[in-house]
Amino acid sequence: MARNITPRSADFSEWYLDVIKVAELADYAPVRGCMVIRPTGYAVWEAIQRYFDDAFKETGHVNAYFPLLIPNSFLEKEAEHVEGFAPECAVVTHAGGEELEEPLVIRPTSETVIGHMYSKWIQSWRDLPILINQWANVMRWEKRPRLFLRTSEFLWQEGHTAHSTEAEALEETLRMLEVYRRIMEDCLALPVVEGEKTAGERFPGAANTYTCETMVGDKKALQAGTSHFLGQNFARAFNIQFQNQEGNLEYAWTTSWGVSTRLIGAVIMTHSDDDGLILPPRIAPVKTVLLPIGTDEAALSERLLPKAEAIAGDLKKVLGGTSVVLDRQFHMRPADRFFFHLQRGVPLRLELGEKDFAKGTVRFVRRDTGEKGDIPFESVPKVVPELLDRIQHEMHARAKAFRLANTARASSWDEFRALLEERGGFVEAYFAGSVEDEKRIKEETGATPRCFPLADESRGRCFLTGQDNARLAIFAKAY
RNA sequence: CGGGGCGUAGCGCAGUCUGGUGAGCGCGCUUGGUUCGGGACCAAGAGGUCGGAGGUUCGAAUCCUCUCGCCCCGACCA
Repeated sequence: MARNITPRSADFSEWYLDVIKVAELADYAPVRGCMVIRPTGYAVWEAIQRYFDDAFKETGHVNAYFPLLIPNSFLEKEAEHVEGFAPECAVVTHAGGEELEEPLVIRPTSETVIGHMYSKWIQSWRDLPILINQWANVMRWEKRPRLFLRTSEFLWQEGHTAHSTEAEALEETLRMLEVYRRIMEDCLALPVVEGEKTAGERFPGAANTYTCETMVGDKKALQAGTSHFLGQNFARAFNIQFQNQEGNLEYAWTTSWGVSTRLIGAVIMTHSDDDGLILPPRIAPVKTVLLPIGTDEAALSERLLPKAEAIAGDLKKVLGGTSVVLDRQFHMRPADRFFFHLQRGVPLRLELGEKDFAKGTVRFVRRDTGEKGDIPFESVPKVVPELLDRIQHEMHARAKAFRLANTARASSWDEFRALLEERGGFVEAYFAGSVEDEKRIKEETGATPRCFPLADESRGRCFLTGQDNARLAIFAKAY
């Protein structure tokens, strides 16, 4: 058992921060709410980025970069947008030793600048669609920062597209939501619920917001990514018009969608344990570590190390060069070396001691379950990738089982309230309430509607208003 | 931003109420030795302007004022 980590059951928040510290994922920066993403954390982000970036390109998107600073007036062009974001904007008022004529906002999101540029680039229906993504940092001065989940500055990806028809824009919104779901499930092992946000939870300025909601280890909900159908709201605000095939001027239909470094927080909170970080193999910078173990220096240098090098070499061919590490920390005792990699979340550990060498096997130990076994030398390049796949799938399956076990159905207010108080987790209920109802529910239970799951199209009587033909919603306390 | 807690070595803490002779303890770190397949042991060391600024006092980690930061609970949110 780890002695430098608060047990998860004792204090989930402390545990979460301890895991980040011990695994060296991030550290606090000198500026409030800001974090330094350390090399290990950044490597995880790069792995995540790669999957998303490839998928964006496969779906026809291209990357570009828009500026960090946005004229204050841009934000004000969309009424709901400014209302939603103005309170959390950092604003530059001075530059070059002088006060600026117009304050510049550090982007909290880029719909406005991009809208401005799109209005210049789009004239004809032939210019559409525009499918651009950018990888960037944004800044939102949140009241209560928390490493990875909510920092003042964070890294993300924001896709911004413009289309000539409503149907096409809607299709794009849902296509990217599905891309998100697929990568979150397949690569981050995060089982998510795709759903539509309620009016009260919508992105400021959006016509409709879709989300991938996940449940983390303390049964709270976390919005892992969102995809917004912006209708013509931003097109009107920024005058994004095009001439259609009939020669008439029309406003474009736009979308935006994003995932952020919050995903790293979601992975930590979903999969890790009291010993530290557990990473799904597909996003683990180091997928497997090979440890020659021995005290006899001759045995080490003549047999164990050369064999370990050979095995590591074979594995690198299968898994990729940087994801296999040969541990040479011989100044440390074996147990310390085990913990070193354990706490950093390396999915699979391979040990090669004299006993193993004599048998012609390596000993494997799974990070997620602690399961051990022996692999004959010659099968290592075949078995290790299989094991990593199994770990990947079982991590996902466990997280999904956890969510299902902590999801319940409520048909009345009393039941709803009791479930949230006594069990926590997700509570499903038919809901047809207003934004005011959402607020009241939050005040009385702490829970918010997370989404209307797309997969469930059933209708029923609203648990709150009694209205018929209400959609099924998921409620939970959320990060 | 409101309520509560807390800042003393890299980490965790004692000391603060009741100011007073060396600023201590555990873990970690360095060096040497014995150990070595799930967090060893012995010995010798290094490491602090007690979060910061100002004040009271002969004297401040300790008392007062201001300030910064962290954690928890709310409101705001990717």
